[in-house]
Amino acid sequence: MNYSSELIKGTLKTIVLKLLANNKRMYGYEITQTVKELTLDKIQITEGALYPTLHALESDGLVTTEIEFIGKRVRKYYRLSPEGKAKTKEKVNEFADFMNTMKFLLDIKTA
Amino acid sequence: MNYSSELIKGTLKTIVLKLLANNKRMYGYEITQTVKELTLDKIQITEGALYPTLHALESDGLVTTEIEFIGKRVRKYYRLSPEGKAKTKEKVNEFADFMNTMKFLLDIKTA
DNA sequence: TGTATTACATAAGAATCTTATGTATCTTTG
DNA sequence: CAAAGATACATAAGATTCTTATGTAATACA
Repeated sequence: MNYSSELIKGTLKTIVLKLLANNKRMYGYEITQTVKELTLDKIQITEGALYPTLHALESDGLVTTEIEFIGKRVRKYYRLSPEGKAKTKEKVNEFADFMNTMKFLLDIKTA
Repeated sequence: MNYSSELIKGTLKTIVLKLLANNKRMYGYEITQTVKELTLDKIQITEGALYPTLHALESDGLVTTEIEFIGKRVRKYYRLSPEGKAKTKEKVNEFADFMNTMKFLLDIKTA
């Protein structure tokens, strides 16, 4: 079972920021694989969604990038900037608050 | 504080279905006001989002409608169909599961 | 050697929302 | 009593964010 895609909408940026906060630096493909593993395939980030998001984070100054070559293959690492770290806390807190509101609205019992 | 709109994306249909499950029948404007009150203004459903959603629920056979006149003013009530009731459970369960996954991913402590 | 995986990227189209606009009735208040 | 605000419906243009498709290229494996 993986979630109907509409649910993930709006959470991608938050997920990426949080992963970067936990891992110092990560590259795009690594992010897709990590999310897939951590969520037991329930959340699968597509490349068409991820790369534009990463580019947006960069142009917003929330991440910095480092390009490295593995053999002849390019790899682009992303790392949180200080503003990115602040933004991550903000986003995670906002999502936590949102979850409490939704839990109440939908009358969901905590597992 | 109200949530950045991207968060609410994808949850509107679930919220509406659950409200209808709790209230037998409701009309559009009532739904916007109820959500506003229940969430202390944190979630404000706009009419431009709600009405198309309600029409979609109707054309999907998840709700039935009843039109009533309050004086000369029209009011359109929405009520869950049997399929709508089933769909509501499905959607709420999916969201609950999604919240658990996100709580884990974002390392959020339950309040 | 060809298929799968790793790794980047962009673009067209779909879905879902915001903002703006429109119509009309009813209620409250200066 | 007139104007403003609230109630109640609806649609449309535009924005955002995703999916799906496509492209390039190197590496690994069978």
